[in-house]
Amino acid sequence: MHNDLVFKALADPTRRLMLDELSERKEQTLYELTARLIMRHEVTISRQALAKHIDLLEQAGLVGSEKRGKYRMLVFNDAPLRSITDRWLK
Amino acid sequence: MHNDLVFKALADPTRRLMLDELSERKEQTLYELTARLIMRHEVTISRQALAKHIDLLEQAGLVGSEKRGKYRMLVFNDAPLRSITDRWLK
DNA sequence: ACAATACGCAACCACAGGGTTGCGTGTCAA
DNA sequence: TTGACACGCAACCCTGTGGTTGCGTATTGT
Repeated sequence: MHNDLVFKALADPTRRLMLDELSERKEQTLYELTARLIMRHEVTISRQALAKHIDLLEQAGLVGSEKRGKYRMLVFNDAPLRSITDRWLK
Repeated sequence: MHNDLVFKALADPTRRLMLDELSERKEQTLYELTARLIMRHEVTISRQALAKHIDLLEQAGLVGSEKRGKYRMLVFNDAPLRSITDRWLK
């Protein structure tokens, strides 16, 4: 099942918070995201930990990332989310 | 976040299979479900393991259970699933 | 040129979680 | 009444994973 990664990605509360932030802004650097999470959501975790979460979100197809100079640009993608629960709803 | 349990419940492929089976039949005993999973999906895991999964699904509100004599009746509930991804889709 | 910045990578740690085995118990049919 | 049956409970094991620290590196402004 290829959306196994999506369900796994959604299982962690920190990653869901990250998606909240990412879905509100079309484009954002990892640095910005990290700052916002700490400021607005009192997330007290290291940058490296957040980077790992982003990797998982990217593998799940929920986030696209592109290296732009010094920064890593992040783009939210809701496609894997659409109709993911349809198999149980009729 | 109270739907944390829902996301956690959906993170495991075996539990998603169980939901597949449960959503197709309104009512079912744990025994029936176990049998079906082994027959139709080649799930080779113990009864106790499946019972643990059911407990988690129940805590998430995705399954209701009622002891009826010797059997444990299971009822699927799709309510926690509805619009669970809405926060990221607009 | 140089130092601060934004990030990648790797090793390590603690614990949650999926699985098992073993045993006990209430229920029901013969 | 007795034995098979459907299930609950608990201890245990091993792996996955979320977190950390430490270090290296390309990029950038001054």
